Amino acid sequence: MQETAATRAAGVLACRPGMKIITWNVNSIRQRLPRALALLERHRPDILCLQETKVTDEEFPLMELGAAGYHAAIFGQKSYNGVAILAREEPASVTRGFPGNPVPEEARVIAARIGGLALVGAYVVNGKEVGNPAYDVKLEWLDAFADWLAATYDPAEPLLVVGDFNVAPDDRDVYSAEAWRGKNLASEPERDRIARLRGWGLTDVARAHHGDVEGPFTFWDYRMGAFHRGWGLRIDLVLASAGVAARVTDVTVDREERKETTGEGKPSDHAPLIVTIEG
DNA sequence: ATGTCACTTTACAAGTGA
Repeated sequence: MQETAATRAAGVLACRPGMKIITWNVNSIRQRLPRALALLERHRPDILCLQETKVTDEEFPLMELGAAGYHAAIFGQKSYNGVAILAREEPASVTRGFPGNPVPEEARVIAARIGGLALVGAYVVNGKEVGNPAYDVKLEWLDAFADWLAATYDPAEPLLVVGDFNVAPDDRDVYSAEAWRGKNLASEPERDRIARLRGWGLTDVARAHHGDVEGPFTFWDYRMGAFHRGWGLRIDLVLASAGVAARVTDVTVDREERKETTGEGKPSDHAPLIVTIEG
């Protein structure tokens, strides 16, 4: 098919048929490498975006992931944060970080172009709790991130912004609206920042695909048996421009990955979010 | 709300971040 302004705007050339994209907060790629390799084998995604890799670029397991058939664009730091894009096709035009970031020393954003798609992988500042200085940094970070997206991308083109947003967009995205009302991860100022991204032209594809239901959750705290008790949150998101969102055929959470019994070693506290897009 | 996990360090326990 010949690419034209019209087809590009419609997102028609966003990706190949059956393109599968996964976003997953791994909580240490060193601890999670066997599970990450098994995940790639299980789903054979075209793209896997990782957050909280927690390693410097020198320590990132490029060899093992390369042997599994994946190119990697990485942006890491010692001990904390760290993001990566793994892809069967080599990522192009890779950028790391973004201008205006109030905490530029923290490795939280990596972007690339893959298969006609603009892809941004993000690990949003956690914020600790409302009233903590870290919470104000979180809001500043989300504002700067949205400013950068608007200055860099056009929601009329095929665009995916994915990752751990550390925000549950509305009350359906927490296991208890009452318990979470006004709390960090669910407070209105954070939700307003996510709403701004939607207003700019991005669709929250898990919400769009699942409709007016609770979840699907992607995170369960390690403590208090939260997973077993169903105490989950939906804080990992895939946000897509309209042309891409219209071609989403499937959105699932790999809850098996959150179980102790799945695969080798311990689970991350996040489960992978899997989005399939038709060509 | 905090019963865990992963990180670090003049390490073998305790603080930090989530």
